[in-house]
Amino acid sequence: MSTTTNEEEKVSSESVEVNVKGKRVVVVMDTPERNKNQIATPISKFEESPFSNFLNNLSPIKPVKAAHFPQSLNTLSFASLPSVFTSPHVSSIRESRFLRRHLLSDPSKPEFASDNIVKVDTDEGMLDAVNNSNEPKGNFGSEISVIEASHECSKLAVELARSLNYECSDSPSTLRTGGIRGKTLSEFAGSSVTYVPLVQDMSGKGLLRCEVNMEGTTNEIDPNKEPSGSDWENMICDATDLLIFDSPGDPEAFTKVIGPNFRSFGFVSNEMQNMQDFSHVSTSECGVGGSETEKPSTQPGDETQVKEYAEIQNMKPDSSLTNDGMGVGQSEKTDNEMVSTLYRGMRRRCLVFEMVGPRRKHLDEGSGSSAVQETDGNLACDEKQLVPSKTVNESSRCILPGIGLHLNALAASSEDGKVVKHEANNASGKQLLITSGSAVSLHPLVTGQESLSKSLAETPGEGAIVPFENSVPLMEDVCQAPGYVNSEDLNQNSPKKKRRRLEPGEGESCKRCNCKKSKCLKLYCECFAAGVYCVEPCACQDCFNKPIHEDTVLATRKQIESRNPLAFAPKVIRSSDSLSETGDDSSKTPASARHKRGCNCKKSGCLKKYCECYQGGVGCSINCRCEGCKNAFGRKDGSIFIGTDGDAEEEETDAFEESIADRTSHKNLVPSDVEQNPDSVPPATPLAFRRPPMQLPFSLKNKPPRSSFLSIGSSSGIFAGQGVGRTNFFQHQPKFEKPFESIQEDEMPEILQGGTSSPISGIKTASPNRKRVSPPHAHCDFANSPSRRSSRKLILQSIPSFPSLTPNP
DNA sequence: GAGTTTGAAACT
DNA sequence: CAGTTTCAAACTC
Repeated sequence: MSTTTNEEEKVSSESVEVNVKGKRVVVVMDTPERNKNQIATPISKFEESPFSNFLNNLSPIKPVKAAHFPQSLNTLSFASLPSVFTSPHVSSIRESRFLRRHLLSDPSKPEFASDNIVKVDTDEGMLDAVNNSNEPKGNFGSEISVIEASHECSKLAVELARSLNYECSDSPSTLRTGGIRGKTLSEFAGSSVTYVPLVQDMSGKGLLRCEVNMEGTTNEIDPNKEPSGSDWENMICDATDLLIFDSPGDPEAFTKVIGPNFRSFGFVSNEMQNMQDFSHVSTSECGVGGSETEKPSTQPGDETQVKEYAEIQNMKPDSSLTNDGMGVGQSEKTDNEMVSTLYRGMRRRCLVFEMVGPRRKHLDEGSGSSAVQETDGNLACDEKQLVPSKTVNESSRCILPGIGLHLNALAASSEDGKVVKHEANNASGKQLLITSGSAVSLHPLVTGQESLSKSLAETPGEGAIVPFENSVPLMEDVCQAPGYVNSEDLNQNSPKKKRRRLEPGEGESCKRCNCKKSKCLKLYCECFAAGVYCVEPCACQDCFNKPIHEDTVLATRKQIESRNPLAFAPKVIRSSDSLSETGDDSSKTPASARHKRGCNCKKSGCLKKYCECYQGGVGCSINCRCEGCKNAFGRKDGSIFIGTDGDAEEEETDAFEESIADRTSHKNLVPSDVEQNPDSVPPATPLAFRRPPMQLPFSLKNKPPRSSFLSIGSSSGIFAGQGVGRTNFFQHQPKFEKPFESIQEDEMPEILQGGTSSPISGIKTASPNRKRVSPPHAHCDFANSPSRRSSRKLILQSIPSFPSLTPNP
């Protein structure tokens, strides 16, 4: 508690008084001390800025609103700040953006004030797109989808706002916040809260960040009011899916709470998870009652968290950066009280989340039982899924903010245009989780969700794929899903040990390393290689692979990437495309999965995990230099061992392969099938890409024949289809993990390949999977082979994002 | 849990 | 690019 008081004080110190229309408005800065400095500048600017003048001049604006305005701006700035801070790269940019935004917003304010309750901006570009319905300016790299996404986002935002309003009014969280913050709170009340829902563009084009700013009057929200836990929770559950909070006021707290999650999430997906987590948290807190304590906790030093948060934002979409600016403008726009109310409600949630978040961690770590309770509360929400917050958190932790995604996860699932990038950790579920988390994506996001759902589906099966709604469920699923993120959590909970990366059934959500000399900054480190931060379960020594050393990690990564652009790419590449989509079963199945570089086994006969191919659940390929290859998933020579069901298929495949000349296909047939399945799933839903791996085990079981894949079409379908199919195959496989990883990796690789354009990817794929990967021109391929390529294309697009993600100049 | 084996990653 | 060393996972006892 003492901590809380401290925060308040700090905050108060930061508050700025602004005269608006003769009314004095106090802007409180919740940002942590760290942020203060940075923030200070912007604020002062605001005061002096034309914007403030504008506000003063605005006749139409109600006093309350006006007051809010400033705050909203500030808050916005704050919200963004963290991100800015965190990622040095972006930070500078962001500030400018904010400034821009403000400026821009000013003129537009009137509009905002007018009717639009909620505006959603993915980016500035997005805004333009929305307003003008023109092409987005955004850098996303996403193309068309951006606009759509924006629309969707807006819709979602609206819906959320509605729902939120409904609940928010009642939500106690608001009150609490106020109570907690004291001065700040009161101010807060007046201030508008900005929600920034992050949305991934499922299309894979890019991640869109939608910010919804709602100015709410403090009045509307009664701090004292306590929402019924159930309602609020529900709200959260629903809303959370869509929205991410940036608590302008409490960036820190937010970051703290979210921070961990974000980290893990890395990108959009992360958001998804966060959302879930939040929901859980919020609910729990609601039940608990006081989130306040948490805030304080956040104060102290969450620098790392803040950083992470910032990174995350940055990472998300590079676009996100741009978005930040957007956010500000948006805040200006919205006036609805309703919205504001909702918004506030959101905020509270955040706070709550924050509280929860930390707790959770602690809990996870073993701290309190209370944590458990909280989680329970979350469950209560039920909504769905709220996946066990715990899992999420942990998973999140594991994941590196940005990096992880890159490397491993990227997998983009594209399907439809909805592409979702996943990070796929190579192996670990952590990344996967992240991706899943992205699910949040509101609509379009769905794709991501779908993918998640797919992956998750394994577990639940689910229809999860369902777009929106699913998203939530998906999230849950994900959490639950052993393989995925959850796995991490699970792992954490049940200490999986480092070695266990992925246990067959488990899905190693989290990797745990045992590095002693590498400082976890080399590819020797599974965590590092997977793009995730080391977590407690790790037994590493002198570990630098932690958020605290983010800079170091990033720098190291860069170095490694400079040497080998694909170093962090999934080692196993699947031709997810093929799988996914369409139908080319042949293509899918066969070659889909292979190890990029191939193995070099000499003694293990490619029958042990020493063999990366085997470990990845894929057959050896031409690329392999192994001796005495006996890889059960597929021999170098092309012969395949299918353990179980697939024998016939295998033979066929072999023949097929031979006939084709593509060895890759051979292998694919066997093990690949398993993997492919996952892919196949994805095809239907973007998730498939990501999840596939996770699902693989499951999928493996099902292992639909190639043709089946085609038929499967939708992710959901996949599962269903898979279920029947050949499950055995997987069983044979020693470890599911492999398959998962492989799958994920595959995805990543694709992305990398395409995106990075790295020759390597092309090469790798090409060699093993020549067919699939056509060379250098992924795009061309698309054109050529429509169905498959389409998916790829998306992936490729996504790829570019990677670079952006990393902080490189 | 300690020690050995193995092969990737890193280094030269 | 090849050879060697380092490293940590996988494996064995």
